[in-house]
Amino acid sequence: MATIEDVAKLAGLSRTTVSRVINDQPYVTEEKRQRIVQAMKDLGYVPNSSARRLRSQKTETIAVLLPRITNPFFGNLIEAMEQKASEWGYQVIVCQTHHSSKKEIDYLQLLKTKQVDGVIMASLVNDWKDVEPYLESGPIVFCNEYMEDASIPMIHMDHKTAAYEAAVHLLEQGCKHIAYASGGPESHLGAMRKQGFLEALEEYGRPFLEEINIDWAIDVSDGQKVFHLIRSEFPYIDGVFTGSDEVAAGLIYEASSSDWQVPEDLAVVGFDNQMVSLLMVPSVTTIQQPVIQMADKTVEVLIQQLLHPGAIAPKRYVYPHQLLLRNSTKRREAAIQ
Amino acid sequence: MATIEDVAKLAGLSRTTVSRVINDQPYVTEEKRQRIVQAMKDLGYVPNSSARRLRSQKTETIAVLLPRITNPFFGNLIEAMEQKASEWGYQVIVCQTHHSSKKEIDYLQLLKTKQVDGVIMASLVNDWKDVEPYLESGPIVFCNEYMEDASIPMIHMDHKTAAYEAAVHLLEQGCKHIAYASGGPESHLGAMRKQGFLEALEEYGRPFLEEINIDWAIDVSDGQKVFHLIRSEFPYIDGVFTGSDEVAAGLIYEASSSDWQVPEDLAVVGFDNQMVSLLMVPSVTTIQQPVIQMADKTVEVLIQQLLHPGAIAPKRYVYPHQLLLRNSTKRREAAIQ
DNA sequence: TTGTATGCGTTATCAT
DNA sequence: ATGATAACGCATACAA
Repeated sequence: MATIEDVAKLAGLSRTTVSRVINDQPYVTEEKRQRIVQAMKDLGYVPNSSARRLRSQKTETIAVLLPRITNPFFGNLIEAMEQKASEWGYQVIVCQTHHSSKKEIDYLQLLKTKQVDGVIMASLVNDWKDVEPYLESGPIVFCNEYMEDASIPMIHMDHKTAAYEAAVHLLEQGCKHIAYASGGPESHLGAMRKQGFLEALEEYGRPFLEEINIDWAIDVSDGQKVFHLIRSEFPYIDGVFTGSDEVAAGLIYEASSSDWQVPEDLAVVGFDNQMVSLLMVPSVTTIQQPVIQMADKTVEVLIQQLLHPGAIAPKRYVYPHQLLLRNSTKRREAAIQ
Repeated sequence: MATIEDVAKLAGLSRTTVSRVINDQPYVTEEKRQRIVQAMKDLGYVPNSSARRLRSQKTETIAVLLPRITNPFFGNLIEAMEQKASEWGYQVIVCQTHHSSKKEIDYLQLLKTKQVDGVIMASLVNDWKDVEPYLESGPIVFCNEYMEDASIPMIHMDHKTAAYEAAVHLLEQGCKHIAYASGGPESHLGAMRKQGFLEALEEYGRPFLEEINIDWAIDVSDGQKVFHLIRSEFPYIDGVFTGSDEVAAGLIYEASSSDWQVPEDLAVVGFDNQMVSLLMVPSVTTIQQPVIQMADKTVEVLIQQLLHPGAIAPKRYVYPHQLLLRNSTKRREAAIQ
C-alpha cells in the first residue's frame, strides 16, 4: 500500500507538501499540486485512516446505542441519523445493546478507546452515575430516552403525557379493565410511560390491574402471548395499552384468530405508528413520534458539541407526539379513517 | 487521557512491560503484573484504538454493505452478523448503499483506507470489474447477492429457482395474467429472479406482460401504487409476483380497501417471510430464506480469510429456500394453515 | 512557497 | 524477566 512518502518521492516533493494537497491547504503552486495529484492517482494512494486518527485525535465517527435494530422504530432512527451524520462527514457505528446494561457500558468504552468522537444513546438501561464518567472522554447525547438527573442534551418526546393520553382514550371508549403490556423493564422510558398510564387510571377512578403488569412484551410473538394470557387468566380485560405496534399487532392477530372482536371485546393501542399498525385489520390506534426530526436534531446537537467543545449548554428538546385514532379502539364513535 | 507511558511511570516500569501485561504475554513477574494492573486501574487507562490499529495494521472491524437497514430482511441479517462477529471479537460497520453504485464504491474505500479489515457485500449494484480492484486491499465476501463471474466466496440462496417455483405456484393456482413487480433494477439478484419467473411463464406457455414490468417496487407504499396501476390500467391481471413481503402487503392492503378479493381476484406472492406476511389478512404466500444461517456462514468465511490469508479457496455456499403456501394464493385447495 | 523535524500511542525487535 | 529503541503513516510547528 502506498504511503504519503511514496507519493512525495514520485512527485519529487516533500511529505509536507503532499499533506497540504491532501488536506486542501493553501500555499501550494498549482503546478506542484497537479504533479502530486497525478502521483497519488498513479499509485492509487489513499490516506491511512488509523494514522490520521492517531495524529489528529479525531475519528469523525459517532456511535449510536440502541436496543435492537430490527425494531422498526430504531431502524428508522438510525437511517435518518446516518444520513444526517454523513452530511457532516461523519460515520455512524450501530451498537445494539439488546437491553443489556453490560453491553451498554461496553459500547461506551468506544469513547475511551477513542474509536468514536461522541455517543448517542437511544438505549438507556444504566443509571446516570454509571454513564456520567464517560463524559470526560467525549460528548454524549440522549435521544428518545431521557433522565431527569442527567446534565447532557436530551432529544425526546413526552412519553409520560403520550401514555396518559392513550390511556385516557381507552377509558373514554368505555374500557373498564385496562392491562398494561410494555417491554424493557429496565428502560427509563418504560417508567415514564407507566407513570402517565397510572395517572390516567387514577383520574378516572380505575384501579391498576396488578395481576397483569407485563414488562416483557417487545415483539409480535410477545403480543400473541399476552393475548393468550388475557384470554385464559383475565378474560374480563377489555383494553390493553402496549409499548409498541408490534406487540399490538401480535395481540390483535391472535384475538382475531380466536373468537374475540377488536375493539368490541378488547381495545388495543400501540406505539410508534409503524407501517404494520396501518396494515392490520383493524388498523391500530397508536402514538406517532417525529422520528426523523428527533434523529436530525440529535446528530446536529452532538456534532455541534464536537465542533465547539464546551460551547453550548446542555439543553432539552421535547418534540410533540400525536395520538392517531384508528379502528382498534373505536368502540363509541363512527369508523375512523 | 492516560497513555501507556503514564502507566509505566506510575508502576515504575517500562512501556514494554506494560504492553506485555496488556496483551497477556508471558515473561512478566506476577508481582509486577499486579503493580501494572493496579496502575492501569488507578489511571483509568484504556489502550488507544488508533495507535493500536496503526501499529498492528488491523482494525478488527468489518463493513457490511446493504441497501437499507429498514428493510426487515437486512435488519435481521445485520443483527445476526453482528452477533456472530462479536463472538470473534470483531466489530461491524453498517453501510447503507440505498441501491446507489456510487455509495457502494465509496464504502469499498473503507478497505483501502484501512478502516476495516474486510467487507461483506449484501448489496451489489456495481459490475464485478469495478469491485475486483478492491480485493487487493482485503477480502470481500458476497452474501445474498451473487454473480457468476466473481472469484470470491458467495453465500446465498438460489433466487432463480425460488422465483421459478413461486411463479409456477401462481400458474398452478390458475392465474393467467401474472404481473412482475420487483425492485432494485440494478441488483443482480433481481435479474436472477426475473429469469426464474420468465422460465416458469414459458414452461406454461404464458406470455410475459411487457406492459407492466415493474422494477421500482420496494416497500409498502410501492405495493399500494402497484395495485392502483393494475386496477386502473390492467384489470385483467389476476396474479402478482413481488420481490418482497412489504410490496405484497401494500398490494393486499389496497386490494382489500377496494372491491378486490385476494386471492380470488388477485393472487399475490411475497418474498422473505417477514412478520408482516403472517399478520396480513389474508396471510401472504412467500419464500423463506435461511437468514441466520447465511449470516453466520458469511461472517465465518470472511473471518477465516482474515485469520488465514490466502488459505481457503473461493467457494459458493448455496442455501435452501422454501415456498410457504398461505392464503394470498389459495385459489384452488382448501385453506392452508 | 516549500521542507525538516517531531510526536501522536502502540507494539516488535533486539539487547541486557 | 525487563528495557531501550525503532517504526506504523500522518500532520503540524517551525525554519528556510
